[in-house]
Amino acid sequence: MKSSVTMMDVARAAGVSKATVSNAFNRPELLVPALRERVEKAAREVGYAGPDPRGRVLSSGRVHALGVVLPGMLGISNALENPYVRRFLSGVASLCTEKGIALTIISGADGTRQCGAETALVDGFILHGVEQVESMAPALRRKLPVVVIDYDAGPEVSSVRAEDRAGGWLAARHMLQLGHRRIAIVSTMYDDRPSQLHGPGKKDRRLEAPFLFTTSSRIAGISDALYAAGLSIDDVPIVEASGSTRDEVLAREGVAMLLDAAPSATGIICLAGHLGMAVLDEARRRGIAVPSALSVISFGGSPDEKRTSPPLTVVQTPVFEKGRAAARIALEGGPKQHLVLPFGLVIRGSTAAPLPWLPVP
Amino acid sequence: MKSSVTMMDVARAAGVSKATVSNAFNRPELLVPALRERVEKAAREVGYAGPDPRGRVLSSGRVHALGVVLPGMLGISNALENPYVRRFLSGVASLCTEKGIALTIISGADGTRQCGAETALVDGFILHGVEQVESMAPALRRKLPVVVIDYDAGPEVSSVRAEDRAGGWLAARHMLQLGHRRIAIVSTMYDDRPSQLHGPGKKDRRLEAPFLFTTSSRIAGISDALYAAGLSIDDVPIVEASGSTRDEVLAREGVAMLLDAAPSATGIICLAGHLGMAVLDEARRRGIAVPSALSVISFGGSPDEKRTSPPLTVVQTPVFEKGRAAARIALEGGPKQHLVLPFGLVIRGSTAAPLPWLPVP
DNA sequence: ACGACATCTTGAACCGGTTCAATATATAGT
DNA sequence: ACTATATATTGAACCGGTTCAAGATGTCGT
Repeated sequence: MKSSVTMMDVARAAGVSKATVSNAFNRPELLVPALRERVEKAAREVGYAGPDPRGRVLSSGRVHALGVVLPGMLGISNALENPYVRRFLSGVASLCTEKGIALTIISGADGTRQCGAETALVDGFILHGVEQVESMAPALRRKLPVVVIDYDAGPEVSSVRAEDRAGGWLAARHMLQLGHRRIAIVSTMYDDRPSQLHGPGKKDRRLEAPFLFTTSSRIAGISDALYAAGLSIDDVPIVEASGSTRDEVLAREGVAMLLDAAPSATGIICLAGHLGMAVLDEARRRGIAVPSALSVISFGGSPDEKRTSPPLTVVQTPVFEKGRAAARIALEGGPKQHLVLPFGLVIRGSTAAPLPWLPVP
Repeated sequence: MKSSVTMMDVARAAGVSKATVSNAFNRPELLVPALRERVEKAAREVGYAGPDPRGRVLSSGRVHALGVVLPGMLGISNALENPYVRRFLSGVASLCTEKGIALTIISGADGTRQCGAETALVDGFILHGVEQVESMAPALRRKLPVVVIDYDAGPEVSSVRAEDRAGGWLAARHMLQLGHRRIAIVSTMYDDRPSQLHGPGKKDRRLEAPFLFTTSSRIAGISDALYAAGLSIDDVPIVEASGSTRDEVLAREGVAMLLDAAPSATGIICLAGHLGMAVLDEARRRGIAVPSALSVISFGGSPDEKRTSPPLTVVQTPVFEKGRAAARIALEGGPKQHLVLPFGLVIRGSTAAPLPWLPVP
C-alpha cells in the first residue's frame, strides 16, 4: 500500500506530465480550462491533497516559518507562562500573520534536542534570552538571518534591544524627583538559585557575574541617575529574586528578604513587572501602605500591572515592538541592523513623594 | 557565488563520496577515525554547517514539528494574549520539549494565507477553536494526524475536550447548594459583535446560533442543575459579552448590561475566567459587595484568578492538560482517540450564601 | 599463497515538487 | 497554402540529503 499519493500518481491518472500537474496547482492560468479540469478530477479521484510542502521546500528553498528560540533554561513551557515572553511572541506573531509566515518555537541551548536551532525548519531565527555568545552558534552556522534580542553580539549579528540603561535612568530619576533618597532594587534571576541579597558594597564585585546584559544595563542607568543626584549605587541593596517565571511565591521570598534588609528604604525599583507586583503583595501583607509609606516603580509591560491596587507605576518596556521589529528584520534578510527601542514612563498609583522623615524621639 | 555549500561540496573537497559525508555526520561510528577527521576538516574548510534540514525532510519524511492552529478570527497575536490559549500552548509545549519536537503556530481558517494548514511543515495538527467542520478540511486532507480541541468532529478525528456539561453542572450546583435561586450568566463571544443580552425566554431560540459547542455544553450543564432544583434555564438572563481576548473594557460593558438587566440576581456564573474578573471589577465599581451581596463563580484556569479580591471561585478547566494530551495523541499517531477531561471545583472567596431576602417595606 | 570473513566506502535510486528551455499545437497574417 | 507568432504542454535537471545493496579493501587462519 502506497503511503502517500504524489504528483506523479495524479499525472499518470490524468495522462499528463508531472509538470502539468504542478502547473495546475500553482499556475492554473497556464492551462487550458478543459485540461485543468481533467487534472483536478484525476487528483480528486486518486485522493491527492495538493502539493506536499515537504517537496516544495527543497526546490523553493523557503520554509515560510520563522524560528524563535526562547531561553533554554526555563523550557518552552515555562517561558510561555511568562507575560513578557508572551507579549514578545505576540509582537513576532503580529508580523508573521501579516506576511503569511508560520511561527516556530524552538527550545533553547539544549544541544541534544533534535528540535534545536541546528535542525529546525525555518527561514530565520529570533534569539531571545541568549546568555552567552556560544549559545547562538548553531543558529549562526546556518546561513539564515539571525536577530538577537536584548544582547549586543557585535556588528555581525542583527539585534533588537530596549534602551535599558535609559530605562533604569528613567526609573531612578522618577524616584529621585519625588524626593526619595533611600532606594532598594529587586532584580531578576534567570536560573533556579534561591533568592540572594547583595548588600551595600562595591558595585562591580556585586554585579559582575550573575546579571544578564539587560539587567546590568538597567542597574547602570539607575547608577547614572543616583550619581547625578549625589548618591551612589554602592549604597543600594539589591536582591536577586528567584523564580524567573512569575512564580509568586519565590518572588515574594526575595522581596521579603529585601524588605527585611532595607527597612528604611522609601522607594523600590523592580527590574521586572512580576517583581513589582510581588512587592505590592508583600507590602500589603506587612501592612506597609503604598505609595504613602513605600513607593514602587517597576519595569513593566504586562496589562496585569494596571490592575493591581494601587496600579503599578512602570517604565514600560517595548516588548511587543521588540518582537515585531525582530520579526521584520529577520524576514527582510537585508543588511545587519541594530535597533534600540525607547522606554516610556507610565506614572500610576504606586509612586508618591516619601513621608517627611520623623526622627524617633 | 554559490549561495550555499552542500554535502557534495564537502565530498569533493575531502575526496570521498556524498554518502560518506552523510555517514560522517549521522553515523560517525561507521567511519574509520582517520577518514572521519578528514571529512570533518574538509567540512570546516568549505564552511559546511552540517546537513541541511530541508533536504533531510524529504528523505526522512519527518519534520519534527507539531502544528497548532489557533482560532482564526482572533489572529495569532491576539490569541497569544489570551491566558487560556497561552496555558494550552504551554501544555502542548511541555510535551513537545520532552519529545524534542518544535511547536509551530499556524494561523487559522484564513484560506488565503501561505502559512495555513495546507502548507505548514508539520508532522501533525492540533486544531483549537474550530468553529465549523469545514475549517478543519485543509488539515484533514493531508494524511497527518489531527486532534481537535473542544469539539466533537465524529469518530474519524481524534479529539480532546473538557467535560463542559459536567462543568456547567458543577458551577450551578455550587450556587444552588449555597442557596442561590436568582442566577444570571455571562457568556463568551468569539467574534466582534457588540455585547448582547439574551433576556429570559425560550432557551433553544436564544442559544441556537451564536454559541460555540463548548459554551452551549456548559449552559446545558447549568440547565441540568437548575432543572434538578426545580428551576429553569428559560428564566435565566444571559449576556454574551464582547471582547473575546480578555479585553477588559468590552467585557465590562457586557457585565454592566447584565447587572442592569438582572439587578436582583444573587449569583452570577461566568463562562470564562476573564469574565469572572470583569464581574468583580464592575461589582466593585458599583459598590456591590462580593460575595455578601453577589456571588460570582467562573470557569477558569488562569493563575490571575487567585489574585483578585476576593479570589475567584472557579470551575477549573484542565487547559494545560488538554494541550499536553492533544500533543501526545497527535505525536503518537495511533488510532483515533476521544479524550474527555474532568473539571474541578475550586472554592475561593467570591461565592457565599445569599443574604436573606428583605422585601422592600 | 589463498580463500573466508569482517570492515569500509560508494553508486545510484529515491524522497516530492519546481522550473525552464524546447517542442508541439493552434491562430493570425499575407 | 505557408510562414510568423502566440499559446499549451512536457522532458529533464535540480533542490540537499538518506539509504542500502554491492563493491573494494584489509585481516586472519591455515
